Amino acid sequence: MTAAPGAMSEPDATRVQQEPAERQDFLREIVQQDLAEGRIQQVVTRFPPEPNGYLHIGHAKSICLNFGIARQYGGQCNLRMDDTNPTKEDVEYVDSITTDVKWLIDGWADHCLGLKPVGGVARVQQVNGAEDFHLPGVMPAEAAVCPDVALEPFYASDYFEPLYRYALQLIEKGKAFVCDHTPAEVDEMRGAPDRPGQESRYRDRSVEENLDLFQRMRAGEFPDGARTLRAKIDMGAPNVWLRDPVLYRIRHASHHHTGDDWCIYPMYDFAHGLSDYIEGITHSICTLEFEVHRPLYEWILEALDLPRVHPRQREFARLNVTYTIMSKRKLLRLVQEGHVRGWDDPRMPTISGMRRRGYPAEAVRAFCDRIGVAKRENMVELGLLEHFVRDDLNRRAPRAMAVLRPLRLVLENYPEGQVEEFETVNNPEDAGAGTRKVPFSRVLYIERDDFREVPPPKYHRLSPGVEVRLRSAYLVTCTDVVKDPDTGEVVEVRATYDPATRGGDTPDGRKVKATIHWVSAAHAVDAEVRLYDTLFTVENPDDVPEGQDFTATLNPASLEVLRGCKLEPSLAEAAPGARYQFERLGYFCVDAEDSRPGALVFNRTVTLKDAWAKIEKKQGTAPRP
RNA sequence: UGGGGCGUAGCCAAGCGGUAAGGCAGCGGGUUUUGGUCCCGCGAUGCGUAGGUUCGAAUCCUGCCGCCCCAGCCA
Repeated sequence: MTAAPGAMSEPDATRVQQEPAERQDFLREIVQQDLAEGRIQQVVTRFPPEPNGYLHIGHAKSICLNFGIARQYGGQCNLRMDDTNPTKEDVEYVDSITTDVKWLIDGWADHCLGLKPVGGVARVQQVNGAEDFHLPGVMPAEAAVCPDVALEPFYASDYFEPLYRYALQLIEKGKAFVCDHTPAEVDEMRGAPDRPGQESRYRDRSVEENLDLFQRMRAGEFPDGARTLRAKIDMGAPNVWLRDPVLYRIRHASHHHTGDDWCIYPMYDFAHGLSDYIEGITHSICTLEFEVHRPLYEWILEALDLPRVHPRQREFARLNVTYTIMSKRKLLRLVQEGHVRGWDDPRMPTISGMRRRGYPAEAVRAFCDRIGVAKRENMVELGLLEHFVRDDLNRRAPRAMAVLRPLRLVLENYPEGQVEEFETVNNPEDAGAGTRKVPFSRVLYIERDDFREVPPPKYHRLSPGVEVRLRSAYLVTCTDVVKDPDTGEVVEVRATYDPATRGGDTPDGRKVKATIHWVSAAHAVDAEVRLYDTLFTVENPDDVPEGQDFTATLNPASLEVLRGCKLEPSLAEAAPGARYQFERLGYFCVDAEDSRPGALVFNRTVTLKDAWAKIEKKQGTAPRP
């Protein structure tokens, strides 16, 4: 059928429709539905790490999810320290967590997504004769338009008093009791998944006695472990988390945030849901292993008869990445046992490690967005993360020439003492990046990999008799090699240049198969360059033979330090953290910790894709180790 | 063998009863003063499996198989 010219105009409106920045997933569906049905007016999420370690790429997924949903639906996301266990936590961790979260979402959120608790501490209110607590005016639209507010995390430990009062209410309702059984006894009496537990003989204490005992627990009258506060639910429940779970334990320990104010501390299940409630969280998103806790989460909120909208807990599958581990405990071991130089070692999957290595926050976010959110167990290939790092850096990183493993190249027909400057483009992907000048002279350094005395098949680079282009400079032809008389190693390559090819153009239109990078020996600046490989040699370091642990698969060659690398002179004043593409090699950034003026250290962020390496591997012609 | 989840390509992941999106990886080709980038092309007659319902099933039902999580006074 023939379409009339004017009849095609109606799709225009749909054509301009923008695809949403975030892709759809089952959690966003739930949020949308709650919004649509009016169950909530504004979405409030939270990212609740325990400050007992550094954040890693798995947390990044959760941060992107929680902050991403808040951003997408015009809501709020709170960074909350889930700090209810004083013996494991430290301010070092709250500081690093805060820094890392800010770094990850910086420039993404055009406002202060719920990082600041505007109202301060929780406030009390009378509702139906009982006390209720919430954070007044947490976020606020004002904060959203005020980019200057200090970004401060929330703390579950700021709610210890309200939490304590809720516990009292639970006791008054006859839904919690003080139990004197020892940890071993409680263990014994819990039963097993397929066998019901046994009720505590303290289960039927009077409300008065429970109140008295619990208050005395708080007053510090009992030693650690002597008593606990337990929920009175059902020792026969098939879900073991419903078998009268412990709500409070005694710990005479200083807390990083509350000091010595408390000697009883709430357990996760009690503190978490109520902290969510206090903050007005609408969607409490966590990982799959908490799915079995959900009935308890809901039981607590319902048992207390809380008047405001209850938060909803929903679960998603945690991220796993090949060649790495995600457990904080194991990462801690890597640090403590000295397998890495610290939490921010560029080989670590931590956010601080990735930052130091040069991964842009935008790339990490793009990765988190791409992997999606679902409930099935997954193991994402490291290559995907690297893809987004390259994709981002390719567009943004200025190019530079750097020779990592220098080999002298002497141009026999180039006048001794002569220096030329060539103008070269800073970033072919970004016309606005401008150009710079690179000095050229008779003695240069080229990459050892770019010369082979006997070239294998398909080798396009320099070898005797072959002509290649020196990027932005001249075409040169190899005439000879100089070898170390003892070892036979090639220590210098001799060549001639064609003066007619100035700038790299060929007036006669002839082609060369390779363009290689170079640095003028007399002008080069020296640097240390650190090359990184995966920390582990196997895709799943957790999946290791019986009797061994994950350290068995540590990669002994995960770090290679190169000294005496030769960089083009423009790099002399590279700023800490600055990222470059060293042409034909990869992306590198100035190490922000170890670089000093006059002593540059670069980290290799990621290599460029290397088609030649692939060919060579297939051919089996790769050189020495 | 109790309870809770999950099975779509090598790795992620859409799909929500109307005839298998997309990305990464891989392979082939083109452009190229980075063996980079960019561009073009190629992959499931099939959705763990066996039945059933239906005009029609990855989507609904049933059985089976497989994998993950839960018995901390950790989170």
